Amino acid sequence: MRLSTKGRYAVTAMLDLTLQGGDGPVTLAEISETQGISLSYLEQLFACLRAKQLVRGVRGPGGGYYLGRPAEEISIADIICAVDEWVEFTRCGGNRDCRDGKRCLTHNLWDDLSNEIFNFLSNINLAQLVERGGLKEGGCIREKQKEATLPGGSGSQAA
Amino acid sequence: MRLSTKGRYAVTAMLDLTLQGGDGPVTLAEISETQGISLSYLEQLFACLRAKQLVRGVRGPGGGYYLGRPAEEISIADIICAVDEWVEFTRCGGNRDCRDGKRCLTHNLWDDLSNEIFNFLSNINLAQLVERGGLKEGGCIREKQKEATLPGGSGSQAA
DNA sequence: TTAATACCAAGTAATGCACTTGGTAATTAA
DNA sequence: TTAATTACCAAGTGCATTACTTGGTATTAA
Repeated sequence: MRLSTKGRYAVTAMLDLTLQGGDGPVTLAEISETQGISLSYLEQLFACLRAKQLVRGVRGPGGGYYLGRPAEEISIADIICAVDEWVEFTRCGGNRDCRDGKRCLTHNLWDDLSNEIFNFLSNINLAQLVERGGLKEGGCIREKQKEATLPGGSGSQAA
Repeated sequence: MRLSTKGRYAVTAMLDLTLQGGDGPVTLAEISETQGISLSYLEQLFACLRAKQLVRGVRGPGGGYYLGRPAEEISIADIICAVDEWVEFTRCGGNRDCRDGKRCLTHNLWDDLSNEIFNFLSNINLAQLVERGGLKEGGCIREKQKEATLPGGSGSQAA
């Protein structure tokens, strides 16, 4: 299982979609503005999500995206797997003869860790995620904040 | 906590060092050949490991590397943190006002997952890793396999 | 003195991420 | 019918990181 910022963007966008999706479809333009993710990048992410039927797109004015199925039935692992695709932690691509016929030294370790992470993320769905932080009353959602504070974005956010 | 191939290289190399380190120091050249990792890249990784005192280098002919402390006292998390350095899973670099004064939507999720992974990797040390797979009798170790099968390496291991 | 090793710094090719640009297709509202 | 709005699509760009290369210097055993 791979964990990158890409997967995190996708989860954030899906969470936004869950929160706003009560009345009608949500446009990518809205998600882009609220979450500070570029529109075209969202399009790419949603192309992956759509391929896995995690979202459903509606074209034309008044269109946008719906969740592909109830929020209770979409796990975080589903989302991450859709955009990041499953990448083994092992170097050998999953086959057993990675190092000259022998399993590579740390194969089992990464296997176990991968399962650990997958289980953790499989047991959390979008509905639970909404519950957990009391996000709904948070002003975080759909406040049309201006992007003035995100010039180029990124920047150095190490520490 | 960041999980990249870099960290996996480091763990693999440290595991090799643990297995071979019984009698005298182990040279990077040996690890390079056995594990199929370039010598100079190993040097860079070991510079990080040395800085965190996870290994101890001995110069000159007959030199090489020792573990910096007993294998029981070196966790996988120690190794990965040494080379990958700790990177928050959250987008905001750890501060609480990531999105206009509010914590970003999925902050808690990544926080929890990060802890989950860290705990998992903290509870496994090199000695346990050696035990677990019966690696010692495996022919995997120090067989002087030729690198003919690893031309450019990498390749596409998605799927 | 030589060879083997660690140690060091700079540069390079490949990759993936986040984004940009410039479209086409479908649908609604005028 | 037309225009606007949205999803949908493909190619390319800048950047950071990865994994590696090159070309050294420092230390020490033989």
